[in-house]
Amino acid sequence: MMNRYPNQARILVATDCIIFGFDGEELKLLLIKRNFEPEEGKWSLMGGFLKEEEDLEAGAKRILFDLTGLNNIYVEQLGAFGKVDRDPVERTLSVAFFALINIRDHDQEAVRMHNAHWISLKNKPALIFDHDDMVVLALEHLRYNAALHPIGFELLPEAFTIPQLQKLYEAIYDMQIDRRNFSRKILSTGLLIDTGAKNMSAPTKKAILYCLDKDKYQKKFYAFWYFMPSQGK
Amino acid sequence: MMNRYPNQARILVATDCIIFGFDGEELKLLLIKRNFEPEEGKWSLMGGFLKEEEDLEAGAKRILFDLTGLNNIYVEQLGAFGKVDRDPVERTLSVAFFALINIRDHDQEAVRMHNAHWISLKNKPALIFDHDDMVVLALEHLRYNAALHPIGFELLPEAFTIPQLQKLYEAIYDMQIDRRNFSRKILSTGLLIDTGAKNMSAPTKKAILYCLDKDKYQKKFYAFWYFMPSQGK
DNA sequence: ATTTAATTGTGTTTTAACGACACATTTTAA
DNA sequence: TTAAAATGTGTCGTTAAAACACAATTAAAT
Repeated sequence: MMNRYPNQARILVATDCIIFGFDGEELKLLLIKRNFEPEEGKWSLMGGFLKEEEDLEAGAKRILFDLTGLNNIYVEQLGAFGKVDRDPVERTLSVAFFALINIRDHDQEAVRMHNAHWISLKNKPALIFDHDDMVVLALEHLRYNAALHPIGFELLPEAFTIPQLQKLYEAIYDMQIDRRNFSRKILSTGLLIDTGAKNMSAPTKKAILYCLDKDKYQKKFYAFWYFMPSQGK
Repeated sequence: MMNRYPNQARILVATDCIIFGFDGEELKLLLIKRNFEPEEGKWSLMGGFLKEEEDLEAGAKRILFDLTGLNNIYVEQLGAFGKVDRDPVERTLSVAFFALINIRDHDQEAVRMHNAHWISLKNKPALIFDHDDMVVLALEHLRYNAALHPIGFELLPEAFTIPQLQKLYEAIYDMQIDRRNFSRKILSTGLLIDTGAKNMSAPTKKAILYCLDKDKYQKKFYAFWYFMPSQGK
């Protein structure tokens, strides 16, 4: 290549993905039990090196597709982790990406091939390198954003009930929310469309299935929401 | 170095800094009129390459110190910009950092040496590479965060009046805020300490000078604020 | 000395949202 | 038929927000 910048350091760049899922009760993480070096036998996030001619976000999506078989995942960049010694083998700058998927959607075979497992956040093992820091940051990001934007829907199936949505928010914030106030607040946004169907798999009264109004969703994405109880200033 | 990862691409890593300042009336950016290659003569953000043995954040602070002579600047990482062709000379991944400084604090000589200038956001020229995207993201970040956290204070002197703070918020959000409601809202947070002094440089009624209660500031940093009018859902 | 204009500090009122709680409805299983 | 569990809708008191009025301070103009 011509015209290079002389005398500057060139370093490895990787991406690591913090993948959240929701099974109806608990918030889960997709983690890898490493059967390869370095740090074989330990738990880590799914990651990989960025290729020579690959855009950063494309790299993250390649890694996500590789693991889950999914193409249209909700992905956001979390940020770069750049401590000199974060990888003991060789200096590697890692850009962390945050992904939300409906836990029933992914390719179970691909997940098995990578020796990956869905682990409840509450049982999360220690991870290699600075991956624990990445998870902490990702959870903060999820809580912060889910309070203001409707990103939580990414973790649910296409059609969902209000009680399901409430359970998701209760899992994200690890708190109890009043059923009736939550319902009123959510419906007042006008972002939910009544599909007419009901959740027939429930043992008692069947809740109404809603889907998200994608148009309004787009328009309101940058409008502030206030889902969470104020918790007192 | 031992145990390297074989056959992986190593690329240049840079940091670019989006530096905001406030002169009492307008929100400004510290930009460089480049008198060096590449893109000599054009405008850009202040940036530089990350060194071999330098942590990412340390690199950003080195560059900020180099330009402003300041050590204790408010800095946050914005994120990585990693398009393959974002730098036409050679592939460079850049991590953007967001900085807020009191516009009267910096070392004017150092700024002159780098051929840097404070430019009002409304008169911002086109910048090189993807620096315009970085500025757009930084402004979003500022607006998003200033609505919830007291980061705006970083742009003001130690002691400031409520009308000055209001002008800052009006500049950040490019909107009018009701003077009386703003004052009540700010004071009700309990984060402002009356210094006893007044702003004697004002032509008419001298406003009370406040300073920030650093202890409460730290404790409340993660509590949500609602400074901005709701703008209607 | 008095008035005027500009700016700042404090108070009031109306409206809307929130949180806490009551009650009725739906569905399966006892 | 009744009981138990979950869902849908409504009410009420409290709090916070937005809109607006008025008084106080200061320097310059008269």
